Amino acid sequence: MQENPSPAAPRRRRADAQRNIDALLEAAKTVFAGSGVDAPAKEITDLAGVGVGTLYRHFPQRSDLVTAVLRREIDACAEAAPALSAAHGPDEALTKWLDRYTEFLATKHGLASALHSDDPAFEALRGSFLTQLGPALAALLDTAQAAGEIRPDVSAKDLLYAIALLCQPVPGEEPAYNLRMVAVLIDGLRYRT
Amino acid sequence: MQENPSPAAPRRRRADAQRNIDALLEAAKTVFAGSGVDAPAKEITDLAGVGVGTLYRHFPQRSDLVTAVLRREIDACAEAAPALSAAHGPDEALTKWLDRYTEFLATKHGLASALHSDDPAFEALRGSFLTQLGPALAALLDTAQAAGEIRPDVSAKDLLYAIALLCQPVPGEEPAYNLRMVAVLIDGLRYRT
Amino acid sequence: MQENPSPAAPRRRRADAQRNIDALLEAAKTVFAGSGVDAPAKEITDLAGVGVGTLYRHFPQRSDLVTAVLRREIDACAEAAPALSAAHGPDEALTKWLDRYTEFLATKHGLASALHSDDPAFEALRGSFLTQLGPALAALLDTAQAAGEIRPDVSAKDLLYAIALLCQPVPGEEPAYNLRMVAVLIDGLRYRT
Amino acid sequence: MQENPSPAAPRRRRADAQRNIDALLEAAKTVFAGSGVDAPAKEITDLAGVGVGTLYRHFPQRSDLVTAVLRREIDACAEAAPALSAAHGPDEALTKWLDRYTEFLATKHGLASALHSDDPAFEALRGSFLTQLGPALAALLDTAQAAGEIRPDVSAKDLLYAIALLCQPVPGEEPAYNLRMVAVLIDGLRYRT
DNA sequence: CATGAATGAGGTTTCATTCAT
DNA sequence: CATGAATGAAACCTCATTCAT
Repeated sequence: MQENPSPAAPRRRRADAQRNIDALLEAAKTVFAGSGVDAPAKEITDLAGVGVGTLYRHFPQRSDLVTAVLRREIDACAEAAPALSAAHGPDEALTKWLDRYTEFLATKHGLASALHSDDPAFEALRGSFLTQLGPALAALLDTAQAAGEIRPDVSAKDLLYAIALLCQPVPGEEPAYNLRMVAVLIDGLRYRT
Repeated sequence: MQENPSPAAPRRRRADAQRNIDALLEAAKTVFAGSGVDAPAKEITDLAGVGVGTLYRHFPQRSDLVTAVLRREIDACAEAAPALSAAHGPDEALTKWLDRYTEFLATKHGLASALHSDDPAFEALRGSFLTQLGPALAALLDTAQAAGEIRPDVSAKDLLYAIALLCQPVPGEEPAYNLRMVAVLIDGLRYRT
Repeated sequence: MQENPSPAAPRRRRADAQRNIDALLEAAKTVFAGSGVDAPAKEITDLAGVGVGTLYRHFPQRSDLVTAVLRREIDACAEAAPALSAAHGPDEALTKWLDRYTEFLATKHGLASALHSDDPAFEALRGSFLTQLGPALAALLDTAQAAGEIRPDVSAKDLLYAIALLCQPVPGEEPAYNLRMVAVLIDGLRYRT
Repeated sequence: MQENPSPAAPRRRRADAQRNIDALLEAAKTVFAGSGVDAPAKEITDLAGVGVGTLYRHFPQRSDLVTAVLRREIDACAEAAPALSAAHGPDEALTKWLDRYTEFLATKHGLASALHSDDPAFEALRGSFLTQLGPALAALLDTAQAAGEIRPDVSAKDLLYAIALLCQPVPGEEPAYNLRMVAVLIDGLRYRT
């Protein structure tokens, strides 16, 4: 078991430093939701009650902070897959997990868009998505595809990105809109010519 | 069908002014594709070979420029609908038009995202989309829905936005990816439980 | 008798040109009163219904326009002096003329301040004041001073400037305030130790 | 009488920050005197030897800087009143204080004009004047008016503004000119019909 | 002569990032 | 380690003035 250099995964560290990190993560989550992932750093540090220097110490890149904010929720989402797979048939398990994933994204206004940023700093974030969620979804998808219920020409990565796109907020539309459109997309997986 | 006050649609105007407007539209199209709709104004004016003041004279709001860049293509897209409707059956006409719309968006990297900006200045752009493309799509959609080939609980507006979302570029993926995902969404329109 | 090159004093000139000049003077008077003498040129030309080039043709310097706007009123003010002198005693004639001058300034919000601009272009304006109004006031003042009713150590120029200062608008105060303060100043002219 | 949040009145603050604030105030005083209160921000920061950001950090509004530049001198002026009142008779105390106030304004070329700006940001500055200097002058004025030496229909506010107007620099005139005119105004306070 | 389009300097303001304290 | 002051590049937008039409 190595040490993990990520700020989000504590090693031995002074208690106050950890408190600051937690406060920053909490603040970033709030601010990202309200003002998007490009919100001014000061907005986050003010809410967290720390100086900007503290932010830069722990999260030198903006993407580090975004990734850290999401990691816990990404993990939770990935870990939900096995239970669903055990409790439901292939199609239903897949559907329920995609619903879970959709909800996660739909409540993270502004974060989903970070996924599509062309800033190379967010490459790590996309990597996290694929690394953590890819296998979880792939297992469900393979099973459903093997059962013949789902078209075989769509990959886990395809779906992860497509749903992320569909979950971006549309001004004038409620999140329910995004959920509906994702449902149509999922129905498209089942369609046969 | 007389005079159009939009800078994109010349009425009586000095020739050199019109040349500048055209140069700006051309430059904006290029820059938007490369750097997104929030690209610095100077980048556009330098490419167009004009001063910044000229940009602000003709397009006081950023959204004015974006709208102007798109308008011609939006119009062309909307006008394609009747011919398709006449030449094909309901489902095929709809599908072909959505393909047309998808291609239009897919080649406008960065412009599609303007649709989802929360900046109120882009409200007009969304309005253009709905005004121009909404009726075109609605006609096709109604026919297909009446023919029982398409689920009735999805509106033209729903589709316009959803496809716009799916057409946003994903780093590491080719435009073909977006086209594939749109196809899945369209298949979802045909799915029956 | 030479030709007068000033745009305000017509020589032989095309009728439409004169119309433009008149429109500009009228517009400038209005705009200066509302937005001060530093108002954007376009505000004036729009109100006058002419192009900016026309403004610059007739009034190359901003001060040329200001001066022209004032000249007619300055002249009228100066010409009021002899009548007052004939009709009233020294002190009363002086007082009445200063009242006249004060009213003129008080209704020209923003113009008075041009008098105190350090921009050398307004030197001509100050010159106009002294040339036109100086002798008018000097005559009244001399008489009153000779009659022993007014302190002798204040010159016409002193008074012209001081009253102009006191006539500048004070935010939150009505023009009546300025008139009251000028009255106090005038009383100071009569005071004896 | 504890802590003052104004940048001009240091509480606990880093020494270098305070040095910058002082440098800015000093520079602003100089630049305001030379170029007026509307001088470009860069002129001030260059003279102070700091970046523009530093100016905006400490003085987000232009009026904040103007107010800060004046506050110390305003305070000193206000505090001079009681001593004068104790040492002199009513009329003389008033006169001497007005001389003091006049000198203060006369040496602040360009600052006095800020008092008359219609920019709402300068409302605070006018407020400072009234809050700090109003009571000081009112006390002197009341006494002198009660003693029958001064006309009763002029308020402290009236005088503060009127003198500020008279202290604006007139191109081509020395500050002595302004002092002389103020003296005439003060004499006007004593005049009886 | 009149027009108004074009220019671009000039000002403001914001904010990511560094680094002295 | 934490702080937040300082920096200054970068972007915006305005408007006086020129000059092609």
